[in-house]
Amino acid sequence: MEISARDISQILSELADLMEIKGDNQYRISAYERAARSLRSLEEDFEELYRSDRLTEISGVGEGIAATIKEIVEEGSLQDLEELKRELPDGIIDLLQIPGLGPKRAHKLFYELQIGNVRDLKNALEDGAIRDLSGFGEKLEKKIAEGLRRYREYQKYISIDEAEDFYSGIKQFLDSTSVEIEEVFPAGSLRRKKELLKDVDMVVSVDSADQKELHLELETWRRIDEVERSRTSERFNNAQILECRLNDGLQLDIFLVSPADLPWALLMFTGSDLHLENLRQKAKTQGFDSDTDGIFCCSDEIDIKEEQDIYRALDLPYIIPELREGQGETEAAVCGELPESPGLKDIKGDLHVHTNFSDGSQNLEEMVQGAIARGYDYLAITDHSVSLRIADGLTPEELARQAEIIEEMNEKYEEIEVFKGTEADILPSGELDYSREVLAELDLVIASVHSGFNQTELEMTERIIKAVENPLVDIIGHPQGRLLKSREAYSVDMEAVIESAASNRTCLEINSFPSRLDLDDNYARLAGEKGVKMAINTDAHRTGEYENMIYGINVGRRGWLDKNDIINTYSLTEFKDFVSQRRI
DNA sequence: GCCGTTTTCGGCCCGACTGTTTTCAGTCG
Repeated sequence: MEISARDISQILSELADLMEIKGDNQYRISAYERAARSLRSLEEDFEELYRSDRLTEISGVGEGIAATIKEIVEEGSLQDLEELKRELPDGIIDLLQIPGLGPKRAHKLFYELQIGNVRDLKNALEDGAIRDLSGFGEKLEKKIAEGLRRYREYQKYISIDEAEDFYSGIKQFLDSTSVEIEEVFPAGSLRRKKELLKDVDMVVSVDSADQKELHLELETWRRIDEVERSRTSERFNNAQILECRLNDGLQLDIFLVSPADLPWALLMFTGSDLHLENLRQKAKTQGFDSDTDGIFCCSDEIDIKEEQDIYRALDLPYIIPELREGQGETEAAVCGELPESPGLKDIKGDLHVHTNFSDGSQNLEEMVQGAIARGYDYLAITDHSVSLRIADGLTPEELARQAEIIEEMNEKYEEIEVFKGTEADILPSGELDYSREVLAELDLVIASVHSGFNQTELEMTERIIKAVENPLVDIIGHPQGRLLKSREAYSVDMEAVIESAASNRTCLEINSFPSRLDLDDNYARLAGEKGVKMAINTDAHRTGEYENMIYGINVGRRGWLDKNDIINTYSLTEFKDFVSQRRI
């Protein structure tokens, strides 16, 4: 089947958004949104459900939406959506991305001021047209202007997960061409695993005789708008660098290099500039001739077959791409003080997981089975707490009922230990929303901020530190509270929080959700230096999201963390010892 | 439009916050 559950989910979301702006029935709209959410997080095989005519088994999908889905699959389009698109301008959905603007205000902006996209909005703001609209005022105008500014800034970047999806797509395309390609590698900030990227770089090792053909093939790929520029690199025997613009505006640079030049090209194209400069300096002190384009001129006596050999020639241990930011890694390598960076295989359990007791989409047993399938030795079930109504947070009674099921799981599955936990809300006062008695029954307590984001820095810092100091709190969840490309971190003095976490032996989370990555790499590094222990968790709401663990690992690696800084690399016994000791 | 009935209608995640109002609509999480 050409179309996936995800594609259909996107179409339904778009339909719902346009219906909202148009001003359709609110409940009809939420029905489409609900169905879109279900499809996005579908764990069953969509094609199988479709073929066996069991679409209505998907939660939120009734006869009506099942017919809608069939229309999308069979016709490749949707009549209702096409009609809305004729009526409303292309860019209007983008307005909903701007903080302060929802469907009602977008409706008003369009029908009263003919604002149909972000550019129109910018002009209207400059003309001062918005403040005069009924229901709008000066403060709102200011808020929208600020939201617009941030929106435009966010648009310049793509997130690491989007970049990796894109990369695997183009890799698949390259494999499908008739050109004989030796190897394909990510490069640049994608290889260094930065959380946000301005462009995607890659290195393709291909015989120089085939480079022209590959260039032509690439121009046929559906996602490439055009190959804007092609230049050659003298340093690499006239290898080609293709600068492409994609149809969604993303910039893609592809370095076509002959197999013999691969190690050098990979090093150079991975960067960062600062790291390469440090390597150049190091080469100089060893008496190598410097090379304006490369790192140094290597004599023929040194046999360079892979990237590692280059570092060896410089008398350095291999430096992983995640550390190549020119932040002291070369000096640390010289002294043998590089961290023992964690890898996916070091993770022994996930300590932040939701189930359908709160806002997860799978039941507790399915989440346990998913963790077993990943080979984990332990898992903490940490659903939302009572005050988070929107996520259906658990009452103490529900928490007790969940504890019984967890005990059943521990009886049933001997390959894993399941911990009773919670992700409790840190209320604006710094108190948690469960009593001490309730919390004391649990094996693991995560405390997170989910409301009252607008406190001052001082208030927010005191609030979080109060939770850090609470002896029943083991981990502070997503401590900075940012959502990449959509919400800034709340204003909080993270250095003070880290200091407090160190002295109270409270752990901080590295939340692996690609839109969070919170702590970020810089604060993770600081926390590590201060002796704070961290947990790399997925915050999974379904088993598929266990896969996100790698994004948190990336943060840990970029943050110079050592395996031992991360508590969920511990064995089951070590982990249990750690938790019981820190609570003393 | 979905869903679960007190089963073919009536409610739908729900409360806080903000700004524009002058009593509440809209947004957000």
